[in-house]
Amino acid sequence: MEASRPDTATRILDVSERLFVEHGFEATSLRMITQQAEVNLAAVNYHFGSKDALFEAVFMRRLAPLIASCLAELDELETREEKLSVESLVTTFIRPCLALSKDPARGGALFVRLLSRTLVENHRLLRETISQQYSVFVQRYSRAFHHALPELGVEELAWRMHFAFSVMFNAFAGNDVLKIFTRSQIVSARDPDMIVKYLVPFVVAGLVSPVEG
Amino acid sequence: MEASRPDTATRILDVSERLFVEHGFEATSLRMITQQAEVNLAAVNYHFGSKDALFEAVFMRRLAPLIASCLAELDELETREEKLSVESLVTTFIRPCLALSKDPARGGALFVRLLSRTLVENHRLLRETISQQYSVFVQRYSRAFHHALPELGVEELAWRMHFAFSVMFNAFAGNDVLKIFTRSQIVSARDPDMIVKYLVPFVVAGLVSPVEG
DNA sequence: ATCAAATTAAAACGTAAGTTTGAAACGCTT
DNA sequence: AAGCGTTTCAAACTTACGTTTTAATTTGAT
Repeated sequence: MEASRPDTATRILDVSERLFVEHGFEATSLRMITQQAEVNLAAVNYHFGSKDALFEAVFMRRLAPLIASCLAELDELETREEKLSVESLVTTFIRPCLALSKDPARGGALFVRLLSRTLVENHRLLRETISQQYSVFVQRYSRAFHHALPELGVEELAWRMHFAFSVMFNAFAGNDVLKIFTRSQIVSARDPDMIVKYLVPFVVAGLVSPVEG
Repeated sequence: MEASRPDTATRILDVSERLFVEHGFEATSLRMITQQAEVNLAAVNYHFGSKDALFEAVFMRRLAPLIASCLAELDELETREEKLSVESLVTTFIRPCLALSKDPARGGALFVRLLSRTLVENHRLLRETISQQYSVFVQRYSRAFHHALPELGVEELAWRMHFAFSVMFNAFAGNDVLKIFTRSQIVSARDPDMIVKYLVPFVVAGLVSPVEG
């Protein structure tokens, strides 16, 4: 058996990830975190230095592998196929997201939700650190989509990618705008595979739709 | 000239709207609000009762007219046309959002951003109050889209509407996922008309795409 | 002009936040 | 077993928060 409870720093990261998603950064206190992680209050500042640094640690633990997975899928696809289909390109992004969502050991869909929270909260972390480290991500996808959709101008392509990644992110994050206005949660009954079944056709259709005269 | 500075309650609402968007509910203190609004600290509790009630006032001031505009557009369209096109349906939602975004007197695009923040922050307000008052909004659009897209099953339609409103909301809110990874802000150079030019075709294409075998 | 109500103002209250401190406990090498 | 760096712990510190209180001031009708 030996469930072997993780060490202090890891327990803090796990609990923080969940609480930051549930309540947001500001509304999550170190006392909430340390209580649920069953560690001493001072442990956060000892292991991470500050609450801000803790957030960065929580965030980076998931982001780096996710980005790496997407780029690996992209590499693999580009060596395998000569001409890339839009659907296969979309899938290189969706598959790692899906794998993450289904893996409880990596927090499941928590990180995608954290990412969307962090995005709308416009954290300093995103504006400064990440945009520098992972700009290659957008560059790679921009080039790949440009090859798959050569008839689109750069502006049109940028917008369509913007919309496509927007709907994909929010689908995995479970941000259901319509659930605001209705209690029925049909859509949000969250089987990740179900999401993909409907998500991919929608996104691909938007990406490949003919340009207007 | 007579710019006639608004009364205390209105100044509090205006400043709060901006600060809640910029920093979120928790990270916005009453002292920040009252300082920038140039009113006394106690004025918030006097006029609104509490910080929570203030948030609700800020939110409702914009939401109710926006919903009403959408439903009015929908009414007008349904009396004018017999068979509704998907594009015209999408436009009944986009046009009020666009008008709001371009009207500084109503806070411009601030409210859409506030709405998206409130959504991912999963406020009690959205779960309890609004879902009851405005469930008619979803019902009306669901029925209208069902008539425009009768070949879609209820589940497929629910998902497509979910995706469609998701991308529309986030487009107006300026939630650009890709800007996380790159400093170039081409897409987010926010001319609302530009958004619509590319947004409508994308959304319509996703909605009307043929169902898979 | 007067008086009551509505509003503004300054100050304080109690609480909870992030952080720091210094000692105790632990783990490991010698 | 002794020593030492690492980790844990309880407690306190400083600061800022939302809210309340009480008095001063303004407003509007008579």
